[in-house]
Amino acid sequence: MSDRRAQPPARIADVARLAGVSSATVSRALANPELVTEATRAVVLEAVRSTGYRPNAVARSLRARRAMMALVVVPDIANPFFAEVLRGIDETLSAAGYGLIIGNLDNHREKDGAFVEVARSGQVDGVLLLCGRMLEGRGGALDTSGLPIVVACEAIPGAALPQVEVDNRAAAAAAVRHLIELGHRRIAYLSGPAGNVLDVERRQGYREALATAGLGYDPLFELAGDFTFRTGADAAQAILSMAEGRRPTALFAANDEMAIGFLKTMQTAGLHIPSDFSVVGFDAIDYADYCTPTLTTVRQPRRNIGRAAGRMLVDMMAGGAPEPLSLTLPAELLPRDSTAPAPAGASA
Amino acid sequence: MSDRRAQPPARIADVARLAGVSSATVSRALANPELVTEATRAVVLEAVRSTGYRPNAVARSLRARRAMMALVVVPDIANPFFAEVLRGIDETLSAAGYGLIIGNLDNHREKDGAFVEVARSGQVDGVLLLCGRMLEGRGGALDTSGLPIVVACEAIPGAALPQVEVDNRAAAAAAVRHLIELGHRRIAYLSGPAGNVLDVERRQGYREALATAGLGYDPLFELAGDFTFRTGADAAQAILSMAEGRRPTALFAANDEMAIGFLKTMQTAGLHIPSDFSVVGFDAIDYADYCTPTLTTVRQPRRNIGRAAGRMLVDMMAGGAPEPLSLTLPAELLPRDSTAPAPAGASA
DNA sequence: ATGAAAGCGCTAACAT
DNA sequence: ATGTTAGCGCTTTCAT
Repeated sequence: MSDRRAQPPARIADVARLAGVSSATVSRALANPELVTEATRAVVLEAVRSTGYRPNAVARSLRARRAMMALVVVPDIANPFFAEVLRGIDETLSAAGYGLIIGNLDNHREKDGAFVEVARSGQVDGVLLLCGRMLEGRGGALDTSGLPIVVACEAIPGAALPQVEVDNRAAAAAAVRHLIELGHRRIAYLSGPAGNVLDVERRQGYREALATAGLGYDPLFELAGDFTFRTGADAAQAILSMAEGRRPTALFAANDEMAIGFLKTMQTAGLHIPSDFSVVGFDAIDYADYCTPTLTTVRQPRRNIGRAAGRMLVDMMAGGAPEPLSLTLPAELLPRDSTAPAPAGASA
Repeated sequence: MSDRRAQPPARIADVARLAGVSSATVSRALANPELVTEATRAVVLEAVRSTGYRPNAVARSLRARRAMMALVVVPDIANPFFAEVLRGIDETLSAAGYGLIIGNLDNHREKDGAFVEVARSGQVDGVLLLCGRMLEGRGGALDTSGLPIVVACEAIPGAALPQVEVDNRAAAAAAVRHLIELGHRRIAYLSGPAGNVLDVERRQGYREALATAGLGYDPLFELAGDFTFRTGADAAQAILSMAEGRRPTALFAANDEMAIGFLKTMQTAGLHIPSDFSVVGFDAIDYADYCTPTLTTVRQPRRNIGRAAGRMLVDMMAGGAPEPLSLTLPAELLPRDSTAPAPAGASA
């Protein structure tokens, strides 16, 4: 319990006066200890302690023309998927001495402007975009020249920027192949929101796997979702309303949340998962391992995505090229209890 | 697609020169339009547009001695509970022109230091603490004089700071009373991590409700958890290992995640929820409404907690007293399908 | 209504 | 090894 009343914080000049040195020496003693003698360093540190001096980060940034801060833009902070990616980013960035500003779009495009502003106003030295698109401010899109920018998790098609992601198409194809190998012939796809890059890629993987297996592609089997639990439930209703002999026997959902909504609704309708119907999700959210049955899904190396993207941004903020220039990491199919051989009656 | 090559960003002097006015006039035209003539204002704005000038926020902060930024410290950003609180905070703060730095403790005390540093270095004008304790940096705890600080979600006992929270004790008591009214007499409590303020309060509510109903308090019925799914599962094993006649017939868990882990494990062991055993959680996370059966739980007005805390901080950052000085909001019991009358055989 | 000038707190040349 | 000096880019008196 300090008894000091709100006295104005000490500035570098106060420390200098107390230590009997110049403010430049204080600055050096703190930032480049090897440039001052052991003795003066000790005097300065003592003066720092007794004044409670903390360097003013704003003044430092202005002078040094570096904020030692990065901005990370996430589409929705409530999505726990990003928490783990953020950990990886934070690990790398704080090791390099950078702080982190997390910008939450909250799935609203209108918030773009605020973050473009932060990016352009000199408050950060670099930007990580996890939102699958360029930020559009009032004064146009975020300028990609000048400020280091790295894209991760969701690619931005056409952007000439370093990107870190998984091969969503290949992973989706592997998920669908898993169902095909279990004997399923009528496999549905539950999509993400229209235009979303993850949906585009996962849908491609789905179609590709069907084509490779020589299975016909039925547009009725591509159901529209938006990554939420509710649209998963809706999709189940849609499938239940199909004539029994023409129904799919398995579903690949573009994310876990929809897969779980789907699964619950099918169970409520009296179907048994996986013996009557198989379900595969995408993302391996924690909950996919808690539900009954546990959900077969695809796991991305989230922490490593974050680490790699962070490292690349640090490289760029240091003035170099990112190492590597771009990166695609593998995703892993996690076979669990929501998938099983197709029911016997299901004809090809 | 801009063709301008990385030319240095325009500064206020560039705009002034182009507009044929002084930099002071540019500053005024932008920040206090009523101080300049319509005509000069138009000239200035045109010059701003053609140069692409964006004010440097760092220089502005240094000069104005206000960063127009607040720091929000959350214990764990992966916990979706905080996402909704953050929305409320963001709403209020951005309406007042403040930006937000989200500091994620990631449940690690070692990260305190970094945020104390941010708070003390002039980068922010105020701090919101959602982590239930004071931050402890290398130079001691975060100084509560000088910098506006508001506590929300998790109270900090003994801190003379404005706080916004729900009455956890009352809500926990209501949850347990609900079980008592359903005829349960042997009710277990599954705790949070030792020392956690939420656990302390919810445990008190549990004991209080038992005492009020004249039910004996059995220390064996207070199980140790840590808010994770796994300890929920462990608690189920512990209860299953008790002699059948002495087992509790219901459990109140200090959060939903544990309640769900508990519930799943009980089901796996062949018990039917709620006819064999009733479960109540706390927090009303999304998933509590997706699981089978849906979980009876307690909902906090998360968004409003955030809004209120944000408003109080804005008041303080504007130099005034927070309005109100402190606030306790009501939490609401959500009876769903995981609670039912006690099994017939259960004696008092 | 506008301009000139000072200075926010710090660091990096340059000098010694 | 240390001090002196000149800004970083902006806002805000104080003049006019």
